[in-house]
Amino acid sequence: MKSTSVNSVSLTSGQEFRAPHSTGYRIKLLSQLLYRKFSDRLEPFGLTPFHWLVLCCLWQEDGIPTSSIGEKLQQVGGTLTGVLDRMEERGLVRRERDRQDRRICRIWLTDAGRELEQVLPQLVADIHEETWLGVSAAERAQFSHILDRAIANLG
Amino acid sequence: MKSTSVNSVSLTSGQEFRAPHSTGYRIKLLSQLLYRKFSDRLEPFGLTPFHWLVLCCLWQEDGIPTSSIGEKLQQVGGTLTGVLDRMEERGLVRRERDRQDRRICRIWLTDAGRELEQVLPQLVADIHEETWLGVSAAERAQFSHILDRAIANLG
DNA sequence: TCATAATACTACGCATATGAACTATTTATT
DNA sequence: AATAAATAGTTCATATGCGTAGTATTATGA
Repeated sequence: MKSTSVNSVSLTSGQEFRAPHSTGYRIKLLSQLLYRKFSDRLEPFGLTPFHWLVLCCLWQEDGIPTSSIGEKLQQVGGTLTGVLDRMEERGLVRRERDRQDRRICRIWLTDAGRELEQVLPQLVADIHEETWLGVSAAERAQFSHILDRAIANLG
Repeated sequence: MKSTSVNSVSLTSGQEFRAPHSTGYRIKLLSQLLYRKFSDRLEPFGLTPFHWLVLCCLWQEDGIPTSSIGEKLQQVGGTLTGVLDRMEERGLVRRERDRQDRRICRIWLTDAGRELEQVLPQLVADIHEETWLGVSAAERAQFSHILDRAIANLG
């Protein structure tokens, strides 16, 4: 019979936490596969996956500060600067300093950015369908619930 | 009652696929939170999350080619070169050309890389525990199963 | 044998991501 | 008002990640 010694190695060397079969690694892997799929589908529009994320925020409410986008997406500040730079160059958004508080940069959709709402949601719905093929609504709800729990545990 | 028109916009503009509340985005988010947690815990050792992944592969089987690591982790080729460069500088691994087929670079653990197996698994087990706190074994199994299905759908 | 294809890896440019340091601006404190 | 603290963004160095192109080596096929 296997020893129940206090030797920590014998207790923690189990393969279940180790890449590439650990749950943690497979979450990273699915995230990466989704990133590749999004990249493929968005590339013809000259867009990146992150552009989709920012556009979602702005379609919901236009003219919000950079920091609000960062909070919604739980992204670290520095990451957004570069993304918004490229989105501005791409003609999707416009930066404007707030009149009352000049520290704040408000992000506004351009016409081009607004018009993408007629196209991208369908494209993303297709990816969603492909991803969850063969997974019942009940299973998706269960998955979503556990996902939230893990995010809450780490956030 | 809501229209069942063939207008694709009315069918796909639902907020359920949109960041930051979509399942897809929350998977990315959990992946990112795990990355941050791993970074924090590994930083004192001068290691990155990717180092852990490569070490897992080499602890299982030492001296495997770069391409085998890429296959195990399902990573694109180019990504590994830089990671292995830094792991070599950090003194964790050693590169050696295969004698029979000089195209192949075999990756070998150094003593330092081997010794980390006495430390890191416990650290990772702690993160695992923290992540899945309050999630039953049955729920974890359910989650893992659906995760595999999604990976299979996209891979 | 000799050209061609396939394979393994590397090099490069670009786009996330992170944390730390920095600037500008506003608010709070005395 | 003068100083200090807080806030919003940007900049920087570093580390993934991706796709494309390039190099070296080996395998294939006429």
